[in-house]
Amino acid sequence: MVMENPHQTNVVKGALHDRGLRMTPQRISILSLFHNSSAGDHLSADDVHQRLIQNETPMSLSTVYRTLHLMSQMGVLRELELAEDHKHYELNPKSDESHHHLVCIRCTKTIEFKSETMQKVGEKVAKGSGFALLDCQLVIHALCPICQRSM
Amino acid sequence: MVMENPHQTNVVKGALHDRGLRMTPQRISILSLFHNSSAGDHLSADDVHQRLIQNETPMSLSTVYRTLHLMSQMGVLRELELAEDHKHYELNPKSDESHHHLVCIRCTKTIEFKSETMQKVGEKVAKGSGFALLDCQLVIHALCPICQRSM
DNA sequence: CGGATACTTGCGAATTATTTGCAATTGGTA
DNA sequence: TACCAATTGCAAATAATTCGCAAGTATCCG
Repeated sequence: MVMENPHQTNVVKGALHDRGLRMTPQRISILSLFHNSSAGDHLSADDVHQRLIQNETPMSLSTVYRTLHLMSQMGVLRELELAEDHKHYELNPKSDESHHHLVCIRCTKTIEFKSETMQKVGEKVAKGSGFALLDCQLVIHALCPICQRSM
Repeated sequence: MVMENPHQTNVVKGALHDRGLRMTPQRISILSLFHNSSAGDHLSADDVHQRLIQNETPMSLSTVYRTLHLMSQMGVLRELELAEDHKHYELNPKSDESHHHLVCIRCTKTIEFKSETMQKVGEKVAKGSGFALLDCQLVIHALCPICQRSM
């Protein structure tokens, strides 16, 4: 079932307006999609495109790319670089729900884990250099037990 | 000046042999290049290729890509996903020298910082799932002071 | 409410980084 | 020293992503 989460949509709309940008049906659809996807889903641009088609809200792949990029720049989405050769996106979690990734570089199996200290380190480091924090992620590259055996 | 760092080269050679692979002049050149580059250099495949040409040890770009990939899989190099649209590589630091990156997503300005706890978290998490740790990096995406102003 | 003015979209073509197939070469071992 | 599998170089192929531009549309303004 598709919900639209009007609150979050309005927050984003305000942020768009602050930059002279607009809220559009396409942007709403993409935001809804992320709000309605399950935690732990790491969607590629193509995944998003496919799901939109299934949702009966198709749009061009270019628009998907443009929107994902914009939402990442605004801190609404989080861009993940896992083991595969393309980017993945998820909602940028609030600091107290932030999680991180342990990735097998061989089979790309990915495990999420939480670490409260991480976000604090990120905030402190960013602030220390006058940067405005958008996202903070610990990525651990490793070999999973199965891939260790098959070497 | 180019040094060859025979010790590290031999360590890698042994690791290659364990996998039935070989040490070649090309692989030696790339390793030397990294040993002789300054800390904080984050080299792209193309950067490496260009420097090899200047070093009078040119090789094909494919070989550069293949070698960077192999060395990353072996834990000799570390693959960085910073703000640009291509990967960067550096020597994989020993755990006590490990560092992390604060990146401006707009102008790609990058600041390195150390955090001893990070590596420990990585080791603990990996071990907890039976994974063999290769690399552990905290990436902080943010806006630098200058880019914050120009929005 | 209607028109003007950016901002957006869709499309297809272009670009960029990276990978791959294959023939020729070569490191390391017997 | 000869052999064989690993490696290289080259050029062509892929995959992901971006871009140019004409058409569409959200918002502002009167």
